[in-house]
Order: sequence, then C-alpha cells, then structure tokens
Amino acid sequence: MLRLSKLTDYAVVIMARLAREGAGPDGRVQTAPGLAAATGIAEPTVAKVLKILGQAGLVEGVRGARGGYRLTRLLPAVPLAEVIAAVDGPIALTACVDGGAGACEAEAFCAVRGRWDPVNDAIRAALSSITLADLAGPGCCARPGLAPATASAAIPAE
Amino acid sequence: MLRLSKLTDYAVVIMARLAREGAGPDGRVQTAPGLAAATGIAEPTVAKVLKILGQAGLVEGVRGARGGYRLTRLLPAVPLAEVIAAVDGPIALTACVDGGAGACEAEAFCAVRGRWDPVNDAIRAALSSITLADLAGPGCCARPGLAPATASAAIPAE
DNA sequence: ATCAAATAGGACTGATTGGGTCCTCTTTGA
DNA sequence: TCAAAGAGGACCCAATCAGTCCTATTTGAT
Repeated sequence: MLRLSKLTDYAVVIMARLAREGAGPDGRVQTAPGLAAATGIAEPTVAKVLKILGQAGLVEGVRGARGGYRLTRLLPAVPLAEVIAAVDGPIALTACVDGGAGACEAEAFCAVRGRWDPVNDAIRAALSSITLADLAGPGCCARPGLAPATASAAIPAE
Repeated sequence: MLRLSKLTDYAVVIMARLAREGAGPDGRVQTAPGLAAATGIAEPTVAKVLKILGQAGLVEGVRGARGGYRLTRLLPAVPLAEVIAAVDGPIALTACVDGGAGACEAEAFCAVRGRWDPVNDAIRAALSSITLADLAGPGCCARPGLAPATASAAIPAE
C-alpha cells in the first residue's frame, strides 16, 4: 500500500509538537515523557523516535537533568523527505536501485532494470517540496513574541 | 524505505513482457508458464500476478486450451499508479486518510490529522504521470508490422 | 464425446520486517 | 551526592507479505 512506517508518522507529530511547545532552535527543551503525554504516543516509542531524529540532526538532545529535545530548524525549513529518509531510510521504491549488481536474481531477464530512477526522482521531488510546516498547519510554528504554548493549552480548532 | 511490494515489481516486468511478445489489445495471448520462462519469475507467482491484474482490468484472461493473457491497453496508456493500486492497494502513505474516524487512537491529540492529503495527492500525481512505457523503455511496445518477438529473441541492449 | 491445456479463485504456510519494550551507561543540574 | 534525562544497543512479538498448492471451470483439439 505504499505506506510509510508508523515511526515516520510519529516523527512528524512529535516534531510538530516540539514546534508548538516552543522547542525551536535556541528555545526551551522538551522532555520525551512530556512529549509522550502531549501526543498520546507511548513514552519508549517517543524516545526511540527522538533518538533517531537526533542522529539525523533534525532535533538536538540536551543531556542531563533538565535536559530534553529541541528542533534544530524551524518547521518550514524541514522537507518531509528528510524526515522520511531519517526514519525509514533512503527513499527508493525498489531494492534494485541502490543494491547494485547481484541484488536481483532476475537481473539478466529484467526488462525494466535501471528505469525506476525517474520514478524515484519524482517521488523524492514531491516529498521534498512539502515541509513539516505544511503538515503541521498554521499555529504550530511558534513565532518569537508569542506566548509559549503549554501542554494543556487548547488545540486550535482546524 | 517507502518500498513497494515485489508483486508490483513483477507486475511491471510481466506487463512489459506481454507488450514485447505482442500480446497487446486484440493481439495473441501469452500463457502464464510462457511468461514465467521469459521473465525468470516462478510460474505460480506469475499466475498470481496475472490474476490480480486481470481483476483490475489491466490484462484480459482467455480461458480454456490455447488460452492466455493479453493487455487491455497499450503501455503508454497505463499509468504506473494504476498498477500499484491494483497490486498494493490504494496509494496512501498513512492509514489515517481512508480509515475515517476511529482508525487512529491518538486522534484527539493528532496535530497533523487531515494534512497528509496534499502529500498523498503529490505522490499520486507523480506516479500517474509515469506510464509503463516509460518503465519498459523503447522497443518494448510492439508496433503493428513489426515481427513478433519470441521468448528466445535477444533482449535489446539498453 | 472425451481429453488436455489453461485460467479463476481461494486457502495455507513460512519468512522477513518493523513496532514496541527494556536495560545499561553517560551526562548534568540541584 | 543524587536524581533526572538522554544515548545507545539488544531483544521479542506480531503483522504482513511472498510464495505455493489445490480445486473448479472453461474451451479447443482429437
């Protein structure tokens, strides 16, 4: 069904939540347990997603007491393709493309070998043109001067 | 990794092979065992894929002795999105979109609810703009007047 | 009329993948 | 010195999918 993993879905939700909580670049950090409570996602899963996002450089982890996570970029600067690549791995519809020779046993017969590249490029382009801000919607990107939202703040009706 | 299923990959290969064998609309039919031999895909799997494609109306099955399959449309008229939808199901990156209410337990918290639609549309558009002819490449679409290729015919160097 | 070839449809099984959890170590503010 | 929180890795269970097989139906050929 061409679906992406749940982890990627969670990643988008969590990053949107980080932005709403004011945990942007150089902002306050937000803890994994706090984000779990705010999003309804299980705490260990939230921690796992944040670790992955941290390795990809999409969020920054602050260790120690009073630690937590914050975004390294504002949502409009984060293309969806980057989040998917961080969580799900490289964006490629078939295993052939990056597997090189030998990955496909029907290589000698394969009539479509090497022709998936335009498809993958098209998908990548589509996912790169959409940013997390598009997914999070207005009101999710905390702007300077705005009162920081708390976890109990009402979610704006959409 | 956003990968589509192997069955979809097989479907593209098989349909490209059908075109190359001259089994286009109103053309000769090609048997499942013959296609299996020509593509290197296991015969039961070929049969399974053809059955699925037949239900979707992408190929036409002729029953009985001397039966087989033929394409219902020429490759340039078959968008890749249609093949993927036939084999893998509807193209949607998340389960939320078509599940309606109640499909997501975090619905009340979900900050990105309903915002995946533009993403799905972008993916669908990208996959609809590519036809099987693009994937099969030149030489795969048998034109009237051309000598019908046999299974042992050399595959044109690409 | 009978047989053989081939599709149609469905059921079943094994393996791969990924979601989810847990444990330990390190860091750091109180 | 302690507690809170992230970092990293290992592990287990479940869902999904690929692949196979069986049976019924159709239809041309003998």
